[in-house]
Amino acid sequence: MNSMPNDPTGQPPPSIGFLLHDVARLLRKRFEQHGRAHSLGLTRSQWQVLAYLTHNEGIQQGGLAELLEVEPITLGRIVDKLEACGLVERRAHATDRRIWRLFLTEKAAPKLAEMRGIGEITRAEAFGDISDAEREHLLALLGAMKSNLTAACSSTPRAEKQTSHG
Amino acid sequence: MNSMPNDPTGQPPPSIGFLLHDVARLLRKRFEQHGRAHSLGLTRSQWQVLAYLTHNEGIQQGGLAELLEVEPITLGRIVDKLEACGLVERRAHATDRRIWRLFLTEKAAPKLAEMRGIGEITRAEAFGDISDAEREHLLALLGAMKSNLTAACSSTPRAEKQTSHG
DNA sequence: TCAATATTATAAGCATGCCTATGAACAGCA
DNA sequence: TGCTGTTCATAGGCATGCTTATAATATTGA
Repeated sequence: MNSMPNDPTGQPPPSIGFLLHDVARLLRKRFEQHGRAHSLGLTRSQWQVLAYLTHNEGIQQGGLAELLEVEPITLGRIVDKLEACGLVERRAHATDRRIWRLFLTEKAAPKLAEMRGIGEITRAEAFGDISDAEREHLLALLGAMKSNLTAACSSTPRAEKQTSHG
Repeated sequence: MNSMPNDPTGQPPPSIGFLLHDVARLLRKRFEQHGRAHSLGLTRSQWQVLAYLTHNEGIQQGGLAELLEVEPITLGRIVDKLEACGLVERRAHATDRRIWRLFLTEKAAPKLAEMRGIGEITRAEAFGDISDAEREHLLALLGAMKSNLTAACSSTPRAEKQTSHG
């Protein structure tokens, strides 16, 4: 159990955390390789923001950050760039001057279409010959993990040490 | 198919890429929350480098970067910090003066033990009541995807546009 | 009305990760 | 020996993501 047949390096099997992280990073890397080849000029995260905005136009930044489950400042800086590219527009709220409401511009639609295409290519590369049923299974498992983690992240971490057996 | 029962926001189902990325990010965030609670002072990536080093002491930076599948400069900067913390030592190669060989110091062992404990706690939170069989299945699927992506990333991306149906 | 508190967005600082470029050292060949 | 190309590590610059702190605005309460 300490050496993996698909791992010629003699490494022990990676934990799920390392493996997930690696797969996510490689997916992003590959998506952005395709993006450069298409002269897309947008990153995976910028795409995600645009994609969520298509279904939530007029949302305020804090609300979108909550949907995306990132910190507001993280989203704010992505919106800065998308606004500079002319793909997103910040409009003042009618009565609350703290709030910026977010809207897609006309230029966003073709970019979104192109990104969807690149996303499909990248997913196809990542899945290879993994069956549809397994893809669905994977989605379900990841969805459950995301729920678990979202709940965990908003609870206080256990401070007592207990490294003996977990 | 356009609204998910587990998603009260009315979002369409997220693609595997977004979902994977979210789960990885939340895992990292939760791991580092635990790390802070334990005054660990190390990040997930620093842990990964230490963990790989336990099985590969004396490896050179480029080789370790290849194992980790990150760019050499990315690893180099992490090693800078680990060396500053006194957890890793760079030693000159016997004959090739370009090369730094990497070794763990004595201080690394207790840190590694602590990180393994935190990793177990974090994994337990992420998995929740997902069964052992499903965890194994997930590992296998992710392993296959990682192989696919590693191969894809080193091949030239398709430059022709084809966003009509993928 | 005015002070104290909330909320919203942003700033500062750090870590990881990439791509591209550079500098040092090695290897091969004339 | 000296030239050329390759390899190894690192620098610069950028994007995401976090935590913590701050500024502007709203809201609540005395």
